[in-house]
Amino acid sequence: MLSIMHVNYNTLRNYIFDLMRSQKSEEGTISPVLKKRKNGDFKSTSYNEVSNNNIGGYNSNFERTSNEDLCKGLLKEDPKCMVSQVGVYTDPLDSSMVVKDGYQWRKYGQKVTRGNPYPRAYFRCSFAPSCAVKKKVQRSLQDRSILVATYEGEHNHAHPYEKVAVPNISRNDRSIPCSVTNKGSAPMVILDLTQQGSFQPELEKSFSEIDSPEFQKLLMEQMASSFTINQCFTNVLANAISAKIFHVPAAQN
DNA sequence: CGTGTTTGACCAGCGC
DNA sequence: GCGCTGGTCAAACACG
Repeated sequence: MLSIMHVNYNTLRNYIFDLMRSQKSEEGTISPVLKKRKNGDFKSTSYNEVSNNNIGGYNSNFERTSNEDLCKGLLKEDPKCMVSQVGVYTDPLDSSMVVKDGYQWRKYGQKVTRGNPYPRAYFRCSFAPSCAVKKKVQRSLQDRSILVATYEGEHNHAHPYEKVAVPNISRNDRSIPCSVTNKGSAPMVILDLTQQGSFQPELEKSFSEIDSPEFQKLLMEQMASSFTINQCFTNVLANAISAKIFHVPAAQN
């Protein structure tokens, strides 16, 4: 399960970076994605395709903002300083403000902000001052099980776990276990770290065996069993199938 | 002793 | 100018 989560994390990270690069390349113009949204065609956007993949039966409590709000949010982004938001499901009882993204962070402050009873923690990349990336972490007001991490800037060094050998997964793979919401100033990706455990560096060694057929087989069995064990997932799947059936013309039944 | 965290103080920006 | 707020600093502290 840790392997799956790690693979998904890397895939998702690359996906987000690609997304942000493509938005930057638009040079201030509204991207085709947003143009589509302007036309109200939410279902055809790549954001929505990802957002349909809710995590382990979880559904985000965030409401999708209007198209106009989304455009404002994206346009507010500082072109010189890439800002991204990531929501991570954690144990609501866990008071630690740790979002395990693989990088090493040094906490330099904590504040209680207006409108949110949960404190906001400020982190700097441990490679500072050579790496000026900052991170703000605050528990979501809407769903206290979500930690919202706001990243400012881009790391100018390699990811600490980038050397880990993982299978290649197409970036168009729609099985990314995440959801994307548009609440706030920028689209936010929500990952679930509660059900699959969290990434532990000490387990890094085991990833080197991930390409072996034995491991792949075990992985498939684990995935299959986790799907059948997860009652919420089977319920959602059943609902989706039945909904599909009801929309199919009678001739095909 | 080195490193990381905590937390009150301080500063800058903003609205009135 | 004043007060509020978010962000940062830095001394004190904890921990291995």
